[in-house]
Amino acid sequence: MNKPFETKELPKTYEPRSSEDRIYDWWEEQGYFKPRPSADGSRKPFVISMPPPNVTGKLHLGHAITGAIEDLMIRYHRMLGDPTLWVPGSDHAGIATQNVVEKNLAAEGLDRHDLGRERFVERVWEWKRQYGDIITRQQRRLGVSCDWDRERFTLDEGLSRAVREAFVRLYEKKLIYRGSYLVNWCPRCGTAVSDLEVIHQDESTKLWYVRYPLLPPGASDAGHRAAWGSGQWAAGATEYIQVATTRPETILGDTAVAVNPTDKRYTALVGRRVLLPGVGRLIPIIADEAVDPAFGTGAVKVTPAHDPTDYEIGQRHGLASIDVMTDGGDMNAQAGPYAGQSRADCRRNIVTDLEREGLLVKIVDHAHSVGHCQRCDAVIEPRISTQWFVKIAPLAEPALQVVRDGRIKIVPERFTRVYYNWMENIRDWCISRQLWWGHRIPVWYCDDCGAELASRTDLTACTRCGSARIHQDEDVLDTWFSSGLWPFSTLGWPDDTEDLRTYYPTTVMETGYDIIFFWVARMIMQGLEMTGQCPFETVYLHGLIRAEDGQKMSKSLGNSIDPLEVMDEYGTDALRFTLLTGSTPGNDMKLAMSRVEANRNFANKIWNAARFVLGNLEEKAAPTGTWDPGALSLADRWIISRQHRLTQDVTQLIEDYQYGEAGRRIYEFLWSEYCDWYIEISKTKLYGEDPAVKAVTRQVLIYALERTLRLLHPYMPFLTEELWQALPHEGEALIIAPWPQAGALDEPAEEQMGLVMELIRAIRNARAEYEVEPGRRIAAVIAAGAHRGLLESQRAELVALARIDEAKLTIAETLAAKPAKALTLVIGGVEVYLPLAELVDLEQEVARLEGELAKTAGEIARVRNLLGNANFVAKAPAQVVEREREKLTTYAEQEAKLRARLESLK
RNA sequence: GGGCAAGUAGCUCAGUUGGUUAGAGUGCCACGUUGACAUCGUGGAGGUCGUAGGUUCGAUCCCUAUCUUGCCCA
Repeated sequence: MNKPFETKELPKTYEPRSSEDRIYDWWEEQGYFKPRPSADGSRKPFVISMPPPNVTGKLHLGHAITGAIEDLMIRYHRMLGDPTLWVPGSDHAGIATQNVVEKNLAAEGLDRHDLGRERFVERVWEWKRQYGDIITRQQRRLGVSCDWDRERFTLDEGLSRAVREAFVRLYEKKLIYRGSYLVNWCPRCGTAVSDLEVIHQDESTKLWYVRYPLLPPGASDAGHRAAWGSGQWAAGATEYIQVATTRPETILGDTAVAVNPTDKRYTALVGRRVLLPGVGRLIPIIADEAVDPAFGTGAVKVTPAHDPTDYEIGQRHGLASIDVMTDGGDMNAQAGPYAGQSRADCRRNIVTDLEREGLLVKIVDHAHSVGHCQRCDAVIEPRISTQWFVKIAPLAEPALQVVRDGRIKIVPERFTRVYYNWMENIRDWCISRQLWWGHRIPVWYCDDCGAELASRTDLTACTRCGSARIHQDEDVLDTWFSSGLWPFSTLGWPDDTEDLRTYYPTTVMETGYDIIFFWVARMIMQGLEMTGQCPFETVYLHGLIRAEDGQKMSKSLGNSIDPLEVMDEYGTDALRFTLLTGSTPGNDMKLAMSRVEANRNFANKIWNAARFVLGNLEEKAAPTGTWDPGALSLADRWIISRQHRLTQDVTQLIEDYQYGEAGRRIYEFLWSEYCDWYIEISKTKLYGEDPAVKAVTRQVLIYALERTLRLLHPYMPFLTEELWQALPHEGEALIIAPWPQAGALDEPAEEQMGLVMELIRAIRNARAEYEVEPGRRIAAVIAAGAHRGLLESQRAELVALARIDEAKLTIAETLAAKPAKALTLVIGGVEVYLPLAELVDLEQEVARLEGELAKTAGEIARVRNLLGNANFVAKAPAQVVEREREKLTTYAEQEAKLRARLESLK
């Protein structure tokens, strides 16, 4: 394929839409996204596994910032010459995807049970085939330079094999077990979820104070009682124990009342039995340290089947666990009179009945934390259930170790402690889900001998007794179980593939800090366990993008920004640059559209700078990038040195993960230094007559621009490639051009140019202040002192940029006679007189100069004070003291000149 | 209850070993069709760097306390 870059003149403004797709397709077809071995084979590969977006997904700003940062890293390393691999893919997202398809079914009046498991799963695959690549297509718009030929999906055959391998290995090491424990149950999704998938929200609810009748001492049973709800159920009771609860419906599952052993109020009651309202069960009063005497009445009901703390109390005291609910969150047969009611109805009804029976003491307002399902927001019910778990402690320990000893580095560093804190308090991981979409648990049960068999391959007969009457576990695995294998499963593990040998371990794991536990921690644990190696060297965590008002973006709030629309309006590069420069690592960012617009303007500015350069090139002679150093002007030397300094700084900043700061430096350089100063100065030469000067100016223009485009490429890949192709260049594509090496700095040139710029700014300022018509060329008389030679060499620049009348520009070392009716500017040791006779009001000028003098005197006082402080001189670094001394000299000189001028005017 | 982050110009944010007169974008004001760009140029106004202490020759930066906001964990 030929290069899709046309040689015709560039349009007046940058049009992202006409470049982006064309360039992206070309890059991809040329194979630039694939890893290239370094020339001498010595460079270590740079590898990133892209966080796989959900197949249900549409591109949002989270993907955009992920793509932008990772693409920056990848492009930078590609230009450094590292073999660079970025592996993309997507995630089957168990619950989320199943929910979407179920919703579709519901629209047809069906649920998944109507179809049956096989047909339902086929239906999800169908849906996946139809919509599953929307997001990866959208990701291309971002310009992500990943290797699409290595794209993976977590349910691919290979990755499914990886999941089975991982499961069976853990099972065989007894690190995966099945059992009946208290789990987080989502009644809406009909599945258990892990601790991480529960979102706790503080809610204001009620605290119900209820009294349970005590069985008289010595009584052996509850005796005959009136029906529950008759108002006579508690008749005859004389003693009670009062408890407080936030969930009255769980009373039905109580198997004890507990008090703190140190609580004197209840000491006498411990060991007695109470009659449980509603179901009439006799339950003991027990003492347990977990009870907070200060909460409620100091006595708590214990429901081991529906509360984590109660579960533990139950374990300690051998209490029964009575589950009173169904999978759908309704009350089951254990709930006695409330069987069949919903949780909410039951709560209402039991409260009414308690009141009727005289057992409801009071209701008070109460704020407490309620768990909600991450996926569907339903209230999570803690519930006893038989599930599969990963025994996590043996995996967490090595995962802590590799971060502690620096084998994995987390950026920004503060997240290291967050990681430790979580890992140190980690609990076993519930990995089974009562879903149909996902990796089915590779365990078979024999109906004859009762064997439980974990297997890498599908079983058709029991490996113990040979019976064909076996069935596979119905559940699927937590999606994050497969995501945890991502860095190596995508490279072919468990097979010993070429890719795995070459590109594993990967280099950087870049993702949002919100999934540090869900994903990053689990990749580290599983990576170490399965491969014996850290899956990556560095974890880089970026912040979350928020709406402009600081709120989380969400569809329901209607404040989400669609990155595709932003790219349509402002261009991909503008969005990327905004995301990359808008915040500091790990911090959240509010996306301000004004900044996207500003960066669109930046793109256009560069576009036009390049148009200027192109328009001034000779038709044939492509600049060689070399010149006779003696032929360089001050401005040439200055911009070259500034470019080299920029290269040095940007490279260092990128190495330090300071992408935002690096990007801002490039912005500053291009706009303020290259465009505002160097291009403007170059015009004085390009429009002149000296062919040698013109030639060298072109060389420098192109040199500085081309090298800076290379620095900018990881930030704004499309614009830079388009311009680079249009400019004279070596090589076939910017995307694979070498990263610039910083050349020599020229500090004298930077200092001298600094003075010239300061002079020009001062003159412009004076012109504006005195409302000199912008077009008018004015006279200037300069007493330059030691800088005479320098300023004499910069006549043309001064004339052009300060709009001075060349014929009326005098530059001398000292002036015998100073202009009378003139503005006086004193910049360090240089005096500038602007004889604007008709504009200068003597009194006003004296006042202005006195103001200047006062400012200067203030500075002098400050510096003198500083230098007069023996402590400062003794303790501050010599360089700092020296700088202050120089300042004093300059200010003193300035003060003297201002005084002299004032004297002469009075 | 424990922890983290943020609080800097009207707004959105930089400011990484403590050392120029604390910066940018945007918004605002004035002027401007100079042969790359009005998606532009020139100039300007605008901040006691949340508050109170402390360390230091010197603090936006380090320490302590405190207030406000957001987030994470329990």
